[in-house]
Amino acid sequence: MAEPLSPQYEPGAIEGPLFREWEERGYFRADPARVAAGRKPYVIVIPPPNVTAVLHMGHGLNNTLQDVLTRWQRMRGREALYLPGTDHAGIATQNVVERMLAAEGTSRHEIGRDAFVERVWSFVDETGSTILEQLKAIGCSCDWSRTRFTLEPALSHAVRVVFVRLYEKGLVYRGNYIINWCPRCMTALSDEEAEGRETNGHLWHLRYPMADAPGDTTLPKLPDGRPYITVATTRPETMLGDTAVAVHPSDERYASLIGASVDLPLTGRRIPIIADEYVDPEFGSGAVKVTPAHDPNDFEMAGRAGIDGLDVMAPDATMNENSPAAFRGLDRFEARKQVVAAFEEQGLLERIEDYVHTVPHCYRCGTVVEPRQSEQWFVKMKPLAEPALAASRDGRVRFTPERHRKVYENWLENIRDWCISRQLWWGHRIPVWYCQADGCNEVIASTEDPGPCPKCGGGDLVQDPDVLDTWFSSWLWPFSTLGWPDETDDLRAFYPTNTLVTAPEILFFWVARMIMAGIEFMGEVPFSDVYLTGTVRDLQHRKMSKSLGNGIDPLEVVELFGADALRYTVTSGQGLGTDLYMDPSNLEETFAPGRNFANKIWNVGRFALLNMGDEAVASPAELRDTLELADRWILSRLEAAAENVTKQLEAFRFHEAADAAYHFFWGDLADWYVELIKPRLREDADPASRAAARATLATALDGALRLLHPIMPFITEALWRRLPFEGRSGESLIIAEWPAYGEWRNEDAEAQLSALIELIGTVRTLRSEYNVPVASAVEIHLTNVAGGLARALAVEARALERLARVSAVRGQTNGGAGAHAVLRGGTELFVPLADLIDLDRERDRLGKELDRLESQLQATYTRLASESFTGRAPAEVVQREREKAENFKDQRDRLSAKLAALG
RNA sequence: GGGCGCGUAGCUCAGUUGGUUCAGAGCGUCCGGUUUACACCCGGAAGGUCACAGGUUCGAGUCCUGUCGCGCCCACCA
Repeated sequence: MAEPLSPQYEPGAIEGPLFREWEERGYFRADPARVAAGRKPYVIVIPPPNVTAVLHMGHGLNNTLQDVLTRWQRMRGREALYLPGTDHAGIATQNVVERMLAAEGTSRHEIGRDAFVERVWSFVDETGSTILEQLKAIGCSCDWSRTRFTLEPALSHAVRVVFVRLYEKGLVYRGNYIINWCPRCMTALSDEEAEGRETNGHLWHLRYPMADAPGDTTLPKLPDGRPYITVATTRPETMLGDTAVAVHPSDERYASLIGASVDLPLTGRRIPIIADEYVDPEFGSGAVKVTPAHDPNDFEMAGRAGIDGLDVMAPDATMNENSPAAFRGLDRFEARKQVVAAFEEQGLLERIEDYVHTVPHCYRCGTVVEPRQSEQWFVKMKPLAEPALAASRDGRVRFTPERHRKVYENWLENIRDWCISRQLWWGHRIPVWYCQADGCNEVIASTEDPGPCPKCGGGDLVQDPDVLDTWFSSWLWPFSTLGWPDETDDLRAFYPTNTLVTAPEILFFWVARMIMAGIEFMGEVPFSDVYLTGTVRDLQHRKMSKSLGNGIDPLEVVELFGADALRYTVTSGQGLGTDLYMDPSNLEETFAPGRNFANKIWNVGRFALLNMGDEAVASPAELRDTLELADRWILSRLEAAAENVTKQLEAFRFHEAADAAYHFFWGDLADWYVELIKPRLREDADPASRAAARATLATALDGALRLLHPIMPFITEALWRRLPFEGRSGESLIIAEWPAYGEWRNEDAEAQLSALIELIGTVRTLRSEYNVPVASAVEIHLTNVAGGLARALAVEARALERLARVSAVRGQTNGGAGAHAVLRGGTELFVPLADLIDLDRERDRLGKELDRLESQLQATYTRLASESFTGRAPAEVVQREREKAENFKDQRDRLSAKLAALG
C-alpha cells in the first residue's frame, strides 16, 4: 500500500495534481482519427463565457453538468470532445475597457479607434484566460488544445464567409428602419438585447388644437374657442417630432376630421390627421400622435400614409436641431419635463395619469432604450427560421425540459429581422466596402479586403465602420470552432455535436440562432439535444447577481470543500426543470451534502484499502461458488444501481442519477455491506470467506466509484487507482469503462437480505423506543418466520448480534412482557423486556398498531367487496389485494391475542 | 394582452406511463452512542388531510375544471 490516507478527506491536496496529470496524459484530447476508425463521437461545445467574465455559480452549474455528460460518455467508449472557448462579447467588453479609460481620465474617442482596439486586445490577452483556468478548478475535462475565441482570425474568417453568403442570397440587407438604440452605449441593439422592464410611468394627455376643423365639429373647445383633439403619450418629448395624428378609419367621432390638420404646439408646424387600422378606438381618446422617427408603429403608419418622419433626437438622446430652439441640446428626460411644463402653461395639458408599462432597457448597461430611425444591417430571418422550426417539430432537435420547445417554436413563428450592425469598435468589422469615387455607388461585400474599386476602376473603397453583433459569431460556434469553412477532419468527425447544455435565458440569443445557422451552412442541426439548466437563486428566490451581492464564488467553494463537493451539490440539486436554491451566507450548510458525501466516500475507501490489504483480489465471478449472501446481495444492488444511474443520465435527470449513486454508496455499500463483512475481513477469518469478501468489496467499490466518477472525478480517481486489482496500477478511471453488468441480479439474495435488514431495523427501533441500554444485549423470539428471513438468518446470524445487539434467537415465545412487532411476510418478533420496560407504554403502542391494522384491513375489505373493483381491475391487482387482506387479518389476530395476553 | 410553469415535512426539493420501493431524500430539530473507516460519523425519533374546491376513475400528489397564492417568458395599445 502507498502512503496512508488521512481520516478526513482533504481535496486541496489531490485535485490540482490529478488534474495536471490528466491533462499531461492527454485524456481530454479528442482525436478525429479514432472517429474515422469507427468510434462514435460525443461532443459538447461550451457556451463560450464572455472573455471578461469570472466564474459564477451559473457557470458552476452549467459546466459541471456538461462535464458530467462528457465524462460519462467518455467512459461509455465514445470519442468525447468537450470544446472550450470564450466569446469576445462586443458591448460588454468594450464597456469594461471604456470604464478603465475613464478611470485614466481619457476616452476611446480621445485615443482613437486603432489604439482603442489595441487596448482591448491587450486587456483580453492579459485576462482572457481567467475563466478557462477557473473551469479547470472545477474539473472540466475540456480538450484545452482546441480552445477557441470568437474573435480569433479563423473564426473571423467564418463570420465573413457567412455574412457574404447571406448577403449574396439576399438574406443580409441594409435598411433605414426604427431600431432599438442605446444612447449610453451609442449603438443599435437587436430586439432581444432590449429587455422590457416593468416601469412606473405616466400617461400624459395632450391637447392639440385643430387648425381647420369643419364647422359642425363636436370636438371640445379650448377657452379661446379653438376645437382640440387629445392624444396620450408616455414620452411627451417625442411630440416635437410628430408629423401626424392618427384615428381609426371607422371611428365615427373623428370621421369628419380625417384629412384635416392640427397645429402642433411648441413647433409652429401644422400636421395632418390620418386614418389607420392600427389605432385602437377604445384606448385613451382614440387619437394617436404619430412620431415616425421615434416609434416603430408610428413608422409603419407613416409609411402606409406616405408621411415623412422628423428625427428630433441626436444619438446621445439630446434634442437635436430639428427641435424648436428652446429644447435643443436638452437631454430627452429634461426635454420631457419642459415639454410638459410648456403644455401646462399653454393650458394644453389635459391630465397626467399614473401608468405602469414595460419600457425597453439596454441589456448591457440598463439605460432606457430609445427607438430611433437609422441605417443598419439586418438579417432576414424568416427563411432561416422555417427549417429551424421544422427541426424541432420533427424531433431532430429535442428540448429538455420539453416545455422549452414551445417557447422556442413560438419565437420562431413570430420572428422578426435581426439588426446585426453595432456602432462599436470591438468586434467583427462588417465586411462591406463603399466606393468613394464621384458617381460610383458601388457596395462590395467580400471575405477578403478588396483593392481599388473594381467597378469604376480605381475609386477608394472605405469599409463600413460598424461591427457585427456578438451573437453573429456565436451562432456559428458549433462548426466555426471545428474549422469551418474548411473541410477539416474535426468538422467531419465532430459535427453535428450531441448535447447543448445552457441557461434558458439565451434560448433566443444563441440556441435558436445556432440551429438556424447549423442548418443553413452545414445542412444539419448542430446538436440533437438541448438541455436547459435551472437558474441558481438565493433563498429569497432572487437570481444570483453581482449587483445584488448575493452570489456564491465557486472557487471559494472549491477552496473550502473541494470541486467534488461543489459538483455533487449542484448535480444533485438539478431536478428536471427546477431552479437551484442556495444560501450565499451559509456555504457550510449549502454544500454540506457534497462535502459530507465526499468524506464518506473517502472513509469507505480508507476502510476498504486498510482491510483488503495489498494482495491482488480475484474477480467475484471466479469465486462464484464461495460468494456468501451479503456478497450476492451487494453485487445485485450494484447492478441495479448501474442500470438506474445510466437510465437517469440518459434522460438528463441529474438529481435522480446523483441520488441513485448516493444511495447505493452510502445506504447499501457503507451502511450494510461493509458492516456485514467486517468480521470476514480479519486476518484470522476463514480464508475462502475472506477472499470472497475482499473480491466483492473491491468490485462493489470499483463499481460505485465508476458510477460516481462523472459527478465526482477527483476523489473517485484517487481511490480507484489504489484498489488492489491485478495490473491496475497506472490506469485511470477517466478512461475506465462505464459499469454494465448483467449477471448479478439476484432476487433471492435481495429478498433475504432485505428481510434481515428489516429485522435488524425493527430490533433497533424497539430497543430505542424502550430505552434499552446499549450495553445490554437482548434476546429475541421469532415465530412464523418467513422463508427468506429464515435463510438469511441461517447464514448471517452473527449480523444480528453485531448490528442489533441480539444475544440469542429463540423460537416459541414463553410469554411475559415484551415488545412485539410483525415483519413483512408475517414473521412475528417478540423481544422480552420484562425488567426494562413500562408495560403501559407497550400496551398503548400495541393498541395503536392494532388500530392501524384494523383500518387498513377494513379499507381492503371494502375495496374487495366492491363489484366495480373486482370486476374491472386487472386480475393481478385484485389478487394482490386479496393477499393483502389475508396478511392484515393474520397480523391483526396475532396482535390482538398478544395484547390480550398482556392483560 | 398572450404563453408557460409551480404550490408535497421547519427549509430546499424527489416522486418519470394513475394501483407495494407512494407519502420520500438531504439539510435542520430532538433522543441515544468512545461499535475494526468516517462526529463531515453511527443508531433511533418527531414532523405532511401532497395549496383549496369540485370532477373523471374500481382507484388520484399523479388526469380534468375552477379558485387562491407565487414565478418566468413573449407582446408595437400610444
